[in-house]
Amino acid sequence: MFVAFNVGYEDRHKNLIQNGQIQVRKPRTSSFQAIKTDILKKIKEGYWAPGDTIPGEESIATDYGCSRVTVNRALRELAESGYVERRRKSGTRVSMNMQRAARIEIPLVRKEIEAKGNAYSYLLLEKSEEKATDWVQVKLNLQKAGPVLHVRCLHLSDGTPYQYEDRWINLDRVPAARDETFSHISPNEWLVKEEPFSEAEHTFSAALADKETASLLEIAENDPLFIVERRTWQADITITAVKLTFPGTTYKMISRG
Amino acid sequence: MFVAFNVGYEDRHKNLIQNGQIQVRKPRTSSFQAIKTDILKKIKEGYWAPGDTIPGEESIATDYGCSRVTVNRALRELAESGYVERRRKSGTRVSMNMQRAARIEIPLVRKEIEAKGNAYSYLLLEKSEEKATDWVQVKLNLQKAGPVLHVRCLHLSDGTPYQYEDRWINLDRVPAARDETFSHISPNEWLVKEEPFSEAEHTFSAALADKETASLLEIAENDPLFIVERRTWQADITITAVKLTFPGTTYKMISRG
DNA sequence: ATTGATATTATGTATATACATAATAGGTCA
DNA sequence: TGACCTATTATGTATATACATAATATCAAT
Repeated sequence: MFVAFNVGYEDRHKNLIQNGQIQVRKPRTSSFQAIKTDILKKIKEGYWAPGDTIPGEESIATDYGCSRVTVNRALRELAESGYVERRRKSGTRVSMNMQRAARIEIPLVRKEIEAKGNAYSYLLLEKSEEKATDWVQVKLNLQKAGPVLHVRCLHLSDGTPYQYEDRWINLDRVPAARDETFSHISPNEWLVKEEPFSEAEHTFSAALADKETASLLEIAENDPLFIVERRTWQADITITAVKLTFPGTTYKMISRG
Repeated sequence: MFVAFNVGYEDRHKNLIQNGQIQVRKPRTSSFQAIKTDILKKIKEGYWAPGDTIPGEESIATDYGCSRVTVNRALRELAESGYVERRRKSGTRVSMNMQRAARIEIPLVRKEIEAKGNAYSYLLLEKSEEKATDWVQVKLNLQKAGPVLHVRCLHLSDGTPYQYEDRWINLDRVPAARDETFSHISPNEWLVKEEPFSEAEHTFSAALADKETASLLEIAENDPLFIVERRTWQADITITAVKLTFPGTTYKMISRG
């Protein structure tokens, strides 16, 4: 059997023949990646300082012996990550204000507890349909006082209270919630299945436990609480608003990068 | 003067002649964007449910009358945002676990306060060079007990304590910190200028104010506190570790999206 | 000098083409 | 049956080319 091949002109993407053997090129990290990390390294080492304009795409392309499109992708992705800012005609410059940003993953409580190897259990405290009060109406950003579902429940880790969930659901938007008992699935988990691709706004804060919350979480009155509030909507219509309360000395949210 | 133009063959990117007038094509949202939003819409509306495999690039390209490369970019970006997962040979499928993720921007305290229209002021409480104790050594992830700088200071908004900053700096890594008095610039701000492109890990938690912290922040003992801890490094060498303490009833971190 | 038209420039996007690579499917042989 | 090889396939990347667009620079007319 014969093998067809090309020799005699430079092509970085073709196999090479050396000493009569076919030498397959090692899989390189693709050039746009290489360029990206090179440039990022130069920025991090201070070779280009914040505010500096870095060379144009054409010029970098010549340096690396690649096409402008490849450099474009490298720089575009660096811009998306916030390291550089790009403007037509003026060029690419290193960001002045590298904003500190933390990406926090907020898992399902159940998974969070199970990930620690603990047993998850769930307790429904209240489920009642109400007409939205002014306060709830504002919370849910409703135009008029429509029907809402108020659900309160407790998530336990190895039998110890871990999170108290206090939620309002917009029944005009999610009428199916009426028929769900929430006795075996938490409203959080149910809604994640029902409306998987909604937008959300999170607020993090600290507070003191009042008498009721303290007894629910089995902590002392005035113990610290870590609170996450979330409003969830889709296509500008609010679906649900929830307040997740953790015993503060226990709970920590960690983000890396 | 004459105008040269091409007519008679289809080219979406060229101007068209109609009724003797030159009709300039409206600037369209570029196709990869259009495709991206179209697909995202279908996902959000549930046309494709989580777990579903969506059509291949080739097929979508045919539908839109564009090239596969364009579709590739649209899908690649959707994958980066976490909406879909892609695997060679098997194709592209809608994500099963749309993880809730919050991106929190952590501004400089000064800018945060000034953004509210309040007056920012700064008070240095302590600056001392120490040999790292075991505890600090662990905090800073140091191999051996090198020299560290301990800086404590207070950030005020309109004269009211807003944030208490308690920081250790690795002097082996940032020796210049020795010569900075930190009497007019906070260590936070100074380090942002010195080491703009470092990596960081954040921890958020709640706690109760002890006597000392309470008096510094001018709140009552056992009032709630919101605490952000940050470790910062570059090229695997820790630069600094800091604990930022806010009066908990006041401070909220909001993230949207 | 100010205004307005025009040229220039760097980035932004689209496409055809070619090759690379990971994962699967199918087939052969022991 | 299982180990191994090969073909197939969908995505991944690189390039030359062409056109689009935003922002700046330049220059002429008033």
